[in-house]
Amino acid sequence: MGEKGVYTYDYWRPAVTVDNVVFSFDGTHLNVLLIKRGNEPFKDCWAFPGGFLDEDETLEEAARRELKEETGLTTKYLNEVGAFSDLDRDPRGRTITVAFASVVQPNKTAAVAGDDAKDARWFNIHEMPKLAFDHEKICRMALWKLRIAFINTPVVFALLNDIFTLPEMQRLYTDVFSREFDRRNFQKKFLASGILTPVAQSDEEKKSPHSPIQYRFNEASYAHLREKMLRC
Amino acid sequence: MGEKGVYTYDYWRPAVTVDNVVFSFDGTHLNVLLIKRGNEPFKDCWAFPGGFLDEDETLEEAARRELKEETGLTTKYLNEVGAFSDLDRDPRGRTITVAFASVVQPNKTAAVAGDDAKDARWFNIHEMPKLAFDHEKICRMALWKLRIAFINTPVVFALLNDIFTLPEMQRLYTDVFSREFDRRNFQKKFLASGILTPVAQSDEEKKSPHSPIQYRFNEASYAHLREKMLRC
DNA sequence: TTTTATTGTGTAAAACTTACACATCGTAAC
DNA sequence: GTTACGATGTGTAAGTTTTACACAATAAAA
Repeated sequence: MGEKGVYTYDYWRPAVTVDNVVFSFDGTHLNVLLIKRGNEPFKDCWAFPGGFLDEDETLEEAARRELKEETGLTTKYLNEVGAFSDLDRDPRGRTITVAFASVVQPNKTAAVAGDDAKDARWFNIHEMPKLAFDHEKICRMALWKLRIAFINTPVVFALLNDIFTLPEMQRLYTDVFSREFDRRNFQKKFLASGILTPVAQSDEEKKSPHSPIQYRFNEASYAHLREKMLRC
Repeated sequence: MGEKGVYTYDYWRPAVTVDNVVFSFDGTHLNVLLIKRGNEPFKDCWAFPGGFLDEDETLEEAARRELKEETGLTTKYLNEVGAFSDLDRDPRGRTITVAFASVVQPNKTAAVAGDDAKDARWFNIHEMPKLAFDHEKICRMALWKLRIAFINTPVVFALLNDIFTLPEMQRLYTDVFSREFDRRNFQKKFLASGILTPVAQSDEEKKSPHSPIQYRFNEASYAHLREKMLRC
């Protein structure tokens, strides 16, 4: 594999790659993982981790493999963002890419740093450097789809730690939607939905009645709520 | 082009195709355009019109070209459904496809019949024959995305004629969402939104005060409404 | 010690959604 | 010709959801 001119076809074929837009939340801001490219084209530019599709894997499998190889991360949430095929998106030649968005929990983002020689960093979604290829276009689309997912799925809980507070959750929403939410209405809405279960805290843990209450995502309640929605 | 072994690459590449899921509305039901395949694999099976990506076009351009070539149709609405890459989806070898959904107005569906030798037919979305490749999977995803589009965009008016009645529109909604809507609430909702403009009808045209009123989509009002939504 | 920021909680109005009834007219059945 | 049915237009009341907004308690900062 990889020798010159091994693969011959009757008709033209594009090269096909996958790219990963990995989101995480540091307690304050929504971040995206970028790697500094070690090779041309766009050497030393920041880009999404990704690579070429192999013969024995689906696009989604390729995305997971590349993510693991380049960052050491695994994820439960992986969703297609779209296919990108502008003629000049890759100076090496005609390449189309299928982008995937994934999310990792805050306490699982550590692996990235100690991985390999490549420079990898988390960037605030609103303070991104210039990106390689058409990755800025991909980034916009990925954020757009993340918002849709926030509205229609419980993806928010895949971005939070298993145990979290409502103020944390609200900060995440604020960064994802780039707008403020009324704190009281935000809390009321989620508490009324019943999908949050308070975590029992010992008396020492709860320093005061006004320190944030810790919650856990109640999957069963969410499934129940979802059922009710579909029936209607 | 097309000679044996003309295209040689250092690395493996998949074949890349595009497929079109074309929706239209006949006044009663939501239909999808299928063509009967003339060649193997899946000879004589029904499938979505589509074909291979060419070197000088984006995926979207390829979708429009194939649609025109195979059915004579053009469309304003073309949206990506997704990329499909199961290993065994094409018995000829590894092929990935990017599916697009498009819609055409009722009075523009005639072109299909008189086009070329290939058999092409509109099928009710809920009475589809067995499809070639993984096109059933694509079909499900396309309908799902059409529903999302109905909720978030004015795509419904691209499926209706320029002039339409509310009962017509409601039948379309019923077929798209596979559920009944309360006629009174349905009408109230759209009339209150202000995006429908009644079409002036001469006295002869309006046979009675209880024949359906004809409307036209008010793009300006819709744009205005959309602005208001975004601001909030 | 005082100030500021953060958190928890509750209430009233507005907007939207849902459920439901009746009158008119054309068409088909009788 | 008459009657029954189905399709259309319109309106009202209840329920639900969303929005707007105020105050008390505590920890951290000044």
